[in-house]
Amino acid sequence: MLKLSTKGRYGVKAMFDLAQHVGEGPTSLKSVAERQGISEHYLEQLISGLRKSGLVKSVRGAQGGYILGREPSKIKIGDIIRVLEGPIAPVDCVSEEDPECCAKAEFCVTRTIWEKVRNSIAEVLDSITLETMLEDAKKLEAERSLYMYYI
Amino acid sequence: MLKLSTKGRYGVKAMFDLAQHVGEGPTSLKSVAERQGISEHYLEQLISGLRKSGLVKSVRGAQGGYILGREPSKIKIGDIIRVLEGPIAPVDCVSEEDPECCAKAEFCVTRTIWEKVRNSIAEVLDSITLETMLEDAKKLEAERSLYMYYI
DNA sequence: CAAATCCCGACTGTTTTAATAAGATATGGG
DNA sequence: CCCATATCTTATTAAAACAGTCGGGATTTG
Repeated sequence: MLKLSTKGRYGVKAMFDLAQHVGEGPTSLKSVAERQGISEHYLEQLISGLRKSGLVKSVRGAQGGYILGREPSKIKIGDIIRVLEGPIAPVDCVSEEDPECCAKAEFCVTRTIWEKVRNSIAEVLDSITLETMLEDAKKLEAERSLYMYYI
Repeated sequence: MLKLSTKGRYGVKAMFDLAQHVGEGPTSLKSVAERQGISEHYLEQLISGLRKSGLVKSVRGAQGGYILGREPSKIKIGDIIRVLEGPIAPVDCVSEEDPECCAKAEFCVTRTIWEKVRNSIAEVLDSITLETMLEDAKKLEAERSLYMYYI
């Protein structure tokens, strides 16, 4: 029902966590899982897909972990979601890739609605990058300080 | 994964079907199910919710069926989806109604993303009415005729 | 070598989905 | 008044998806 599964949610959280530690060498999944309150084993499964798609790189062995595959400004939330949840499509007949077309697709009025929904979701998710999120986090942090000051 | 279930899809199809027969007296579920290629029994369950929410009215007995609860221009696709799929919310913490807030909601960067997604979905679904769909169907029909003409 | 860490596949319990089935209730027409 | 046609309601179910858990293997640092 237009719900994101934990895959997408956890994945974005984890990627954001990695973005917050960019330039500090590899970050272990254990620490990500602890900070974000996610099962480490489950996170392993999710990150596997992210690695295969190149969104993160892994460093094996002790002191190993994960680093972002490219700069935060080059990683869109849409990239993450597509890897973890599959192509964006409220219904299969308007999938971004391989749309399983029904016979009446050309003249289906219902279909045009789902296309609009898909486009609007993709537009939002592709307009936000990990860099954007880092900036937003800074702003929220500033507001929070201000708020605390008045208490 | 941001998928609509058949409830939403079938529901919109069924409501659109009723809209196409507005003013013709009650339309039986059987005929709707046949035209739209949906299991009649399953459709019964879906329409039950639509009736309870006033989007359709029922007429029992022979020659009975369903009619729209108000004019097509007053029924938004968002209304239908909310009844059949629940409040629009890619994740629970940004539900349109009773958002189950997590403790960190105020300062959660991830959350703001899901809010934007929710708003963009709601905006699309609330901008389209059954009336809009009827107009679109007319246009598609016209195009189709034109296309057929050239063959 | 030992500890930390990534990597991989199999298994499990719960929930959701998408129906199906069976019967109760209502009503217009003959 | 009866019956075919409908709406209503509840229960059951098969299959899939979801959200992990578990056990073990491979790789690297100290």
